[in-house]
This record gives sequence, C-alpha cells and structure tokens, in this order.
Amino acid sequence: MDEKVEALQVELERVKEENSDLRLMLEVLSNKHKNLQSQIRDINKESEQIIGFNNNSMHIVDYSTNCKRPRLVEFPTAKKPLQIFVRTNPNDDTLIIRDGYQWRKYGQKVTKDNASPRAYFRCSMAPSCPAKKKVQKCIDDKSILVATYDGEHNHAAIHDSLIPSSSTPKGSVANNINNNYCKNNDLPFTILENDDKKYWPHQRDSVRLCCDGDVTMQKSDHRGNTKIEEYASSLIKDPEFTAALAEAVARTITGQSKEQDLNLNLGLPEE
DNA sequence: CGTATTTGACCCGCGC
DNA sequence: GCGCGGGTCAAATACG
Repeated sequence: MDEKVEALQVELERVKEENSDLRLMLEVLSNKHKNLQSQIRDINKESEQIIGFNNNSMHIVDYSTNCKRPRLVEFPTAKKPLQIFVRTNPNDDTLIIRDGYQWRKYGQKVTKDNASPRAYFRCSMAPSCPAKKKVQKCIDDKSILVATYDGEHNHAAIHDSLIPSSSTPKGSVANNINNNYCKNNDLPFTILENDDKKYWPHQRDSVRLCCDGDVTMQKSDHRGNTKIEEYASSLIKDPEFTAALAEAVARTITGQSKEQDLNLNLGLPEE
C-alpha cells in the first residue's frame, strides 16, 4: 500500500515538473507570438507609409490573430494583374477564395496548359465594379489555388464581419473558418520558402505565405514584403521556437485540461 | 420566386 | 482565311 502511495507521489512530482516545464515553454511561445504580432503591425504601418493606401488597396482576411473575429489586412493592389496563391484542400474542387470581396462566377474553362478547370469571377458587390478574377489550381500542386486579379474595385471591401462569398457553395466557407482555426491547433498559415520553385517555377523573389483556404499575397511589386519573409524565416530557424511549438501542440492533443492551460497562457478565448 | 451556378455556345485576338 | 485558345454570354438548372 505504502509502495503504491509512494509511486503515486513520484508520479505526481513528475507531472508537476512537466507542467512547470510546459508553462515555461508556453510563456516563451506566447512572448514570441506577441513579438511577432507587433513586428507585423510595424511592417503594415511601414508599408502604409511607403506606398500609401487608397482606393486601390486590396483587403485580405487574416485569421492568425483571432479566430472569432478575423481582421482585414490591406495590401496595395497594382494596376497590373495581381497573382495570389492560396493553399487549400487538394480534394476540394470548389475554387473558392475568401478575400473580403463578393464574387459571382460567370464562366469556367479547361485551359490547354493545365488539366484543372479555370473559373472566372466578377465582383458582385457593386453592379458597376470592373474587378474580375480567375482562379485555377496550380499545375504542379493541386493543393495550391492560383488567383489572378484584373481591374480595380470601385468600392470598399467587406469590413468588421466576414461575409461569406456569394460564390460560396451554401455557406460551407463560413463554417470552414471556425473549423480550421479554432478547433485545430495547426499554425494558421503554411510558409513556403523562396527556393521552393516547385510551386512557382516562373516566379522569383516574392513573399509566399499561404493560408489554408485564405488569401495571402504574391505580387511582383512587393516592397516591404521581404521583411515579412525575413521574420517568418528567422522564426522557423529558431530551434527554441520550433521545439516549444511542437511540444506544446503535441501536448494539447493529449489532454483537454492541458489545452485549456494553453489557451490561458496564449490569451486565447475559451470555447 | 429570386438569385447564384453551371455549361455549351459564341466572340475575338493571334499565329500560321 | 483558318484553326486554336482564352474569355464571355446566356439559357438551363439548382437551391433557399
């Protein structure tokens, strides 16, 4: 009996130590998360100062900071067509991209150079809006959607609340937001490194941050964006960060109570 | 019934 | 002029 009590006490001590380590790691993770957020804010401010935002800006939905209230990040659009790469489920054939605008599909074509069909969308938020986009799966990676934007919006994007795209098949996208980013512990976006030529064999020197189902950007005029890449790259290379993150994610999968601890330490809202 | 999506037909520019 | 390929139209269809 005494042996059993002793074993339980040892186990208790071990769990306490593990818990302590976990808290420490989460604290580190939380601090790094805050630092990264402030750096991103600085970059956004810097971009506004350098380029200047006006009606030609593009609004991109960012779920990385708060899964319940996605914020809209503005990226300037160029006069020339803008290409955007979005990572999605490779089995998902919907060619839907949430980018803060409401689109109406008006055509679909199979092109010669790509077996995947290309979908044509027109902005339906304003009757006179000349903005259009083409969406097609990447020829080399079916999990990547390539969206090409033509024309400029003559109105604002959807702000404050995310309204699902009209091209969304029966509201599936709206549900997708919470499913992807609140229930999973995955990182909100996949960072594809610059030398990853398999996705963009014809592109160079561009930021390639791909959210699952959400939009990030890739454009030829990318002043200021290289800084984002530098930060992301340095974070990836930081063994302390990656180890702590991997550990924390692994632990949260194993237990509900630990997941709640995670949320508290990271300042995430409780479900 | 109104609105969005689908899809075959059509248009147009380009190269030969 | 002809064929090809990308882009758009519009009738049919689906769905709430």
